[in-house]
Amino acid sequence: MDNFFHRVYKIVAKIPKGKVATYGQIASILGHPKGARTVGWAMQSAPSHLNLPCHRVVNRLGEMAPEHIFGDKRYQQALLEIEGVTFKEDGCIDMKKHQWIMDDEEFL
DNA sequence: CATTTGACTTTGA
DNA sequence: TTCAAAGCCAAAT
Repeated sequence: MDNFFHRVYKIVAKIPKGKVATYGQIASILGHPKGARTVGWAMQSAPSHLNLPCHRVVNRLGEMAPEHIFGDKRYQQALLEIEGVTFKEDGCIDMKKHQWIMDDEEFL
């Protein structure tokens, strides 16, 4: 059974405020180092009732999801800014400072 | 069952 | 960091 999706939701729900995680990072944690795309697919299929902070999940470049996900990139960017995430002039997140580093305790 | 598509990553230049 | 090409995974057609 595809616990993978459930895992993804679990991880995403654990992303601390003001931090962001990459698809590949989450996939790697779950044991699918090459399943970055699958994580994205999980997000696409992510039910709303889980209240997943998908705005904290970005690609490795710090770029946010396309417009057709939230409606506008600025929306996701605004949410992250509110949480304390800083953006560069390019509109990308400063991954070096805000990339979420998982603690051993988080690995449940 | 084969092909295409997609919220991606990695490697090399 | 950016450009181009290949790779990998799951769902849709």
